[in-house]
Amino acid sequence: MKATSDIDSGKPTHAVEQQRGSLRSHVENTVRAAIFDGLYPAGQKLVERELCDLTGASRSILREALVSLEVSGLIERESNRGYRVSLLSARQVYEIFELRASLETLAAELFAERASDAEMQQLAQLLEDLEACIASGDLTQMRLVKERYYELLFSGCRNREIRRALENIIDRVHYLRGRLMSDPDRRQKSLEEMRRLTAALLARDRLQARAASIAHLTAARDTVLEGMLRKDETETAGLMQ
Amino acid sequence: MKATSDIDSGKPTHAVEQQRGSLRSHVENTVRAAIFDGLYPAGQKLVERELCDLTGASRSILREALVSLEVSGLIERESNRGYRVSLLSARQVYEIFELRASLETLAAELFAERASDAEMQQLAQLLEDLEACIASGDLTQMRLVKERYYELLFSGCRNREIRRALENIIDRVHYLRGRLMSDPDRRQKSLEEMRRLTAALLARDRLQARAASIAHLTAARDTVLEGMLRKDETETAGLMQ
DNA sequence: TCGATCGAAATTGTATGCAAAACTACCGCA
DNA sequence: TGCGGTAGTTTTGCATACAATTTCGATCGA
Repeated sequence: MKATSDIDSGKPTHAVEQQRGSLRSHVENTVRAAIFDGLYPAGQKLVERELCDLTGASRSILREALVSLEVSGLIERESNRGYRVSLLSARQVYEIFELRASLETLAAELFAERASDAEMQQLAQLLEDLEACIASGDLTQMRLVKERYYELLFSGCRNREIRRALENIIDRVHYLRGRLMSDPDRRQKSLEEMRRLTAALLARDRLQARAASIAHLTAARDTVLEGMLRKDETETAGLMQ
Repeated sequence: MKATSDIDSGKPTHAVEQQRGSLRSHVENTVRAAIFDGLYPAGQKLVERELCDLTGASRSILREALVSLEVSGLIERESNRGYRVSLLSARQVYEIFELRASLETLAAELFAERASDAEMQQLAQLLEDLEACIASGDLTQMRLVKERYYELLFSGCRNREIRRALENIIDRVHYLRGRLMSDPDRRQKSLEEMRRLTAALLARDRLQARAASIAHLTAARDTVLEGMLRKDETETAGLMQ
């Protein structure tokens, strides 16, 4: 069941495991979680001392963690003015999805060619699990299964660099997903797309897998962008630039 | 001529500009340069105090810079044991090229569709410059022009995230290029491949551009891997794992 | 000679301190 | 009222100091 244990190259996906790189990764995860939970919305200034209180760490450690988050693009730094949560314009979201599509599609193509039969079987199982989650409406579980599905994809494609590269944008992807992907109607369509992707992967059909992956991410992108535009209209001013 | 000025999202490509993010990016660049220059070969332990002397910075700043280099994969950290320059196995190099091919090819495809006529013209000019460099044998200049060529590609594709993602592996790519791409015979072939790529881009032919980009990077990959194997044979032991 | 053990030196991990820059609020003045 | 300047506070940038861990070497015993 623990198919993900060997691809753990660095920071944990979310706030799993308090202690690993000991303090720094803990601090990093805490700050990341705070941003995801909406404690610090996009554009918000991040005061170091405040984050020290939040995480319990001293400023040296905190600042190292912030550097890491900065590289992944979740926060931005301005000279002598500290950090703030990155603002994501619709344009940037579009670009992120374009990149993500390229990387995930590559992973899918490679998975189709390189995954072991056991991994294929696991993939099929995870799709079943996903169907069950959506049928029962357990969103938390669904999210978890989905994450496992992608973990499997990234380990089965036999290229750790892809996952590493995605790691650097995955924060912002998750951020978006958490805030905007609550569309109920979207879930059914998404499931259908993942069925097609899975079928192509199981058949080891690289071209079909490519097509299915692109279709899936294009649809996801459009949903997110649509959500952003709706939100922009709703809100008084455009905090989003 | 300064086509790159607006895509500058973070650390400078190399050791350009001493002062920007003020100290940290300077320290980061100095350490990076030291690694590129072979002062710290692959696998070498990085002692913090030593790097402080090298860069003139204090440990706090240095450590922040190291975090940044760690995220980009150039160095690795082991708990309570500090940093060392990452070892690159042939397998990892293969994976890096696979990823790089995907990203650069995406950039090329998008460039073909989105670049302005002015950018097309600049691209043609840079190819000419490159031909001149190779004809005259000025390798330093050649490298610079090549970098400009890719900068243009990344800005013309209208997707900054691609460049950002590449930034995180580009260090290791440059590292490889510096150490192994000195094959004289390779330069001619490389030029020929870039001619084809440029022609496809100028024609705004996305499919051809894709094909040319993939061909270029596949050839580069094979050259590098070949070089690595030769080196492995030559050297007594395999420092490369 | 080899291995184990112990202790000092070196190195990393973490916390704190100081100086400079940026922000805030208040005041005087046109 | 509105504007500019200025003092004080906050916050960041950078450096140093202390604690914990690892590394290395010497000593001792089999």
